[in-house]
Formats: sequence, structure tokens, C-alpha cells
Amino acid sequence: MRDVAALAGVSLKTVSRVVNRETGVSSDLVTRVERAAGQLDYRHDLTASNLRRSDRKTSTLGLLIEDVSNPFFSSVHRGIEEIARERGVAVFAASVDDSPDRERDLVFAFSQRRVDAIIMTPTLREQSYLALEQRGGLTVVFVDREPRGFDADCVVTDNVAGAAMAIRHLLEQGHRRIAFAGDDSGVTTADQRFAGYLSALDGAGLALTPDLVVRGRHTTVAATEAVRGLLDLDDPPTAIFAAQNLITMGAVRALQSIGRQHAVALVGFDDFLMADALDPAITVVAQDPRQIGRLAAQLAFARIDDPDRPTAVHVVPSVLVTRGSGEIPPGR
Amino acid sequence: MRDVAALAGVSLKTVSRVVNRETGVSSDLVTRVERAAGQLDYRHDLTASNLRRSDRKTSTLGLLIEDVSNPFFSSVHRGIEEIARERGVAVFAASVDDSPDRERDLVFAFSQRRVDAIIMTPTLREQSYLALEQRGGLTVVFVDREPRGFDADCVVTDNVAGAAMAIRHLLEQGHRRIAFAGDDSGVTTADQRFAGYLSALDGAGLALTPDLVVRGRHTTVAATEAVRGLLDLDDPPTAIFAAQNLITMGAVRALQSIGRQHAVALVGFDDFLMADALDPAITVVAQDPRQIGRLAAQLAFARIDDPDRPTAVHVVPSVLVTRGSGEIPPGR
DNA sequence: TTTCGTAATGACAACGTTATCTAACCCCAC
DNA sequence: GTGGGGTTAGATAACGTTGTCATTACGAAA
Repeated sequence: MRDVAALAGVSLKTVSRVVNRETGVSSDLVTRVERAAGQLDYRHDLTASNLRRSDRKTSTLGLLIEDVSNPFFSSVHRGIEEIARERGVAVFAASVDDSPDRERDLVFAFSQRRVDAIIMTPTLREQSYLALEQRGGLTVVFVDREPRGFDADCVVTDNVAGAAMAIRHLLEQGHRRIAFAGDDSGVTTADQRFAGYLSALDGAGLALTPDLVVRGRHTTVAATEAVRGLLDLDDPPTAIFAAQNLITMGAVRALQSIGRQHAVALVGFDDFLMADALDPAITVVAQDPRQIGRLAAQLAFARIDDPDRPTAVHVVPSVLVTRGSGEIPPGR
Repeated sequence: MRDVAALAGVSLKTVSRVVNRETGVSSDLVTRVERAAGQLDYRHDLTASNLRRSDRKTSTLGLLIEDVSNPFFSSVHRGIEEIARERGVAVFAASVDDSPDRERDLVFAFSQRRVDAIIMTPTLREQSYLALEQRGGLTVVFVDREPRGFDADCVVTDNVAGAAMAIRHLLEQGHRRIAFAGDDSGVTTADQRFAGYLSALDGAGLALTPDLVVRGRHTTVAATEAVRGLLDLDDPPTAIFAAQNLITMGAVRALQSIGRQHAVALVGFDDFLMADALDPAITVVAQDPRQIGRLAAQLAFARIDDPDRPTAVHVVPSVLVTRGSGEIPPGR
């Protein structure tokens, strides 16, 4: 910038004014500065600019999700990017991989880089540590899962209602032995979906059959095994509810491996690519992850613009998409 | 930092030394500074640090890919993140969406933020504009597609050989009318895969049948329509080669929609989730996108560490995964 | 005892920008 | 011709750090 000023024969401040498109610079000087900047291949340094600027905004946002390559989360990412793009905000994305340590490390790393906001899926038991960061001016929005011990904006799917809807759908087909395959207890989404499962069973006057519940598997491979275990029971379930996209895929493989994909009903939570092209096509409770991401980003920017607005939890409804696998009746 | 120094009763520079874990500070002062930093919730400002530091490294990397939610690219992203994580480098990710303007805007935005390196899939016809940025100290590595008009490290799949392998496989099953469905000409990967298609046909003494080539569709929906068009021909192809993951999915839908998924052979380029669970399971030429990402990141860091090393183009081999759809013989 | 080397600490400037304040200028009204 | 208001430009300090160099203290060697 110094060189640009020298070449254009103006002061540093004038170059700064031109670069920032401030008004009140004669058009003569504007062109002189722009020509000089062009000649010298000048690149405005946003990091230095931010250091001096009074609002201290870096136009940067940090995103912490389970895994950037998980289709659900990468769609959330996409939605966030769309809104951030409108504001000229760049997005750091990182995978937490279910590791509490990594959650802290990433928050710390982004905080050190002075991101304007963090949008995250909480993994730690507790997010009260964020109060410190928040006091330092960091905006935090949660997505997919609600935080614990920390009050902030949040966008979640109606997991309880969505799961209950899935189970009621299976009940309506006549199923009474409905299995639940889901993540670890402790993962809030999994817990809520389990709660929906329980409440729908309860609504039908059915008690929980512990044998029909498998939890703690969150990879496709682990889920395949777990579901195979369910199907090996003496009195196997006639329907399976898979509480998450990767688990649903595992369940599909398990059913296919023993050739019972047309005999046992399956409903999954989360839609996934090609679910409609499988045989049978998979009935799912679909979320709109891109929309969830967009909403989360909008909330983040709204809070940046007005830090005193009340925090809100947005519950996005989910819809049942019937495709075949969920409409298989019980009894072969 | 000033406050920490005051509270600990030391100079600014000593705090800086402690924060940067430099040696030569008495353990007494280290504990005093650390205690003070803890009390004041001090967060080291990496942006200011970078401004003053002599190496001017931001420990930040920019990633430009087609779409962060495309399964292929999100896996590349994942691979890059894994290597970046080891170095404490944060990754900006952004979708180019096939827009040349957006490619330039994003490079510019990342350059302004002084990322240490950009890893990108080129979209513009030409990347010579990057020479300027490179002179300014920016490292650039290309991934998935080779740049034009600019010499840099690059990681690509062997598209020609991969496509030829797919076509030869279909030829071996006895197919003679093999259709090609792929991206626009101008997308280098698509062009290379088309070249592989041509060379394999040529190797079998077959001429190109222009009717059997559809290009320019790169969404699943557009591909579905295009493939349906192929199947509506008076003399339809007995086999289809889909040059990209989304197009393969479109082809699956098209075949299913007319109930000919067991009659027309299909081989896709790129593996995708649940390709093995479809009926028939889809034969693909599989790349290893995560490995491609890891390699690209390793190249980027190698060049950051040694800017004078010769540039290299890494060609990653692809493998044919036979699953059923590619082994359907011609003639119903 | 003096001298020297080494290790620990601090003072100060500088990184590339912008905020603030002041100076200079012009135009117009009186 | 003078004064006042507005507009444009520049000088200077500051943002939060670290590089450089100077200073101090201490022990060992002479």
C-alpha cells in the first residue's frame, strides 16, 4: 500500500480510502490510485485491515460438523456457504469426528483466527466453556444438536416428532415388533429420536422390547452388523427404524445380505442419495439439510448485526417420504 | 497481551515468548505468565501474530471445489483436512459451481486473506492469472483437473486409462453399441474420459457413433433425461458409460424408469455411496478421492516448505469395480 | 579481582492497515 | 475582503503481535 501511495503520489490514507470505496475522494485521484494498484499488483491485506478496523470483523466464519464428507453435513455446509457468500464471508470447515477434544481444539483454533462466528454441531457433553469466547465477541450458533449448559441460537430438526411419525407409520402397517437402530445414547439427536420411538410405541400401548434396540453404532459397517444381529433373533423384528443416514445404509446392506429386504420393513431418518433407486426404495423421514444450513447462517449474521437479540431455537419440521420399504406389511 | 504482561509483571515480549513456547524463559516467569493469561482469558491473536511474523504464514489454506456437497469433492475435502490438521492448518472451503467468475472471486478472496496455499479444481479456461498471486507468495495446487496456461503441482486421476478400461470391459462382454454420457466438452476430466472412450473403441476397430454421445449434462436430473433420450433411439445402445458420479445416478434412474436396468449394461466413472446396494449393483471405475485430497495437501505443504522444488503432476490410478451392471451382456 | 561469555529479560520499532484529527482549499454570502 | 461552511487530502497514532538489539545478571576462566 505504501508503494501504491508513492507511485500515485498520494498519502497512505487516500489509498486506503480508494481501496475501501469510501466517498469523498476526487475521481482524478481514484483513477491514479487504481492505476498504481494495478501496476503494482497490489492485494489488499484483509488481515491487517481487520487488525486496525474498529468493528474487528474478519468476514470469516468457522463451521464444525461431524464430518465434512458426510452427505447430511456437507449439505448443511453448502447451505451455510450460500448465505455466507452473499455477505462476502469465507467459511472454515472442519470435521469433529465425534471427538470432544477435537471440538475444543477447533473452537480454539477458530477463535485464535478471530472468526466472526462459529456454527457447530456440539459433541462435548457440555458447551459452557463457550461463554468465555462469547464474552470475547464470538458469535456461536448450533446446528443439528442443541447445546448443553450454554444459551445460543440453534437450528434443529424436530427429532422426536419425526421419529414418532416414522414409528406410527410402521404401526399403521400393522407392525408390532419394531426395532430401533441408532447412535450412542449421549448424542442428543439419537436420544431424541429414541424418545420419539418410545412415545409412539407408548401411544399404541406397546411396551419397549429391549432386545429390539441397538445403539452405539454410527458407521455403515457397524450398523450392518448390528442389524444383522437383530434379524438373527429368535423372534426378529418385522420392521426396523434406522435413526440416521449411515445406519439406514447399513440396515439396507444387512437386509440384502440375507435376502429379506422385501420382507422386513425399513424406515430411515435422513434422506440420502439414491434412496429412491434402491429395491425396495427406502422410506425416510427427510430433513432439509441445506435449508438448515441456510437458516443457521442467517441466525449467525442476525446476531452479529444485533448481539442483543433474544436467542432462538428453530425447529425445522421433517417430512415422511414413503417409497416402499416402509410400507412392507408384517408377516413375510 | 498487554494486560497479561501487566498482570504478570513482565514485558510484552516475555509474554510473546511464553505464548510461542520459545525457550530461554525462566520457569518462574512461564508459570506467572500462564496464570495471568488464564485469569484474563487471553486468546492469542493469530492474525496480528501473522502480520508481524517474518515467515508471514497464516496456517490457513483455501480449497476451491466444484461443490462442497458433491460426494466426490467432499471426500477430497476430507482428505485435505486430514493432512492440514497435522500441521495445525485451517481449511477454507468453497464451491465454484462451474462458474469462472466465482473461481476468480474466490481466489481473490482467499488471496486477500493471505492463505498459505490454494488447492483448487480449475474451471476457467485458463489459469495464467494465478502467476501474479504466485509471485506474491501464494502456493497453488490443482486437484482433479489440470490447469491450463499455468505450471503447478497437480493431482489427477488417470481419466483416459480409466475410461478406456471401462469401455474395454464392456467390449469384452460383447457390446458394440456403447453410449457415452458426460459433462460439457471443455471440462478437462470429461474430455479425457471421452478420449479414453474413443481410444478403446478405436482399439476394437469401432468407429464413433455420434448419436450415442450425449454431453453437457452435469446434474442427475439432466442426465436422467439425456440417457432416456439415448434409450429412445431406434437402435438404442446396449451399454452406457457414464462419465461422472451424478451422471451415473441419472443413468440408473433412466434405466429404472423404463425397466431396463437389467437389460442395458452400465459402467460409471466414480464410485458412490450405495452403488453396491442397487439392483443391479453398479460397476464403476473407482477413484480414491480421499487419497487424492491427502496427496494434494501433501504437495501443497511440500511446496510451502521448499518453493523451488520442481512441479509434479501426480496421476492416481483408478480401478474397475465389477458389481453386476457392467456385466450385463448385449441383446436383452 | 577482572574479564568474558552466556542466558534471561526488556525497550522499541515495525508488520499493513484504518481512525482521528488537522490543514488546505474552494465557494459563497455578507 | 472577510468569515463560515463544506469538501478533500494528509500526518500521525494505533490495532496486537514479533524481530532486533540492548541491558542486566551471573558464573566461570584468567
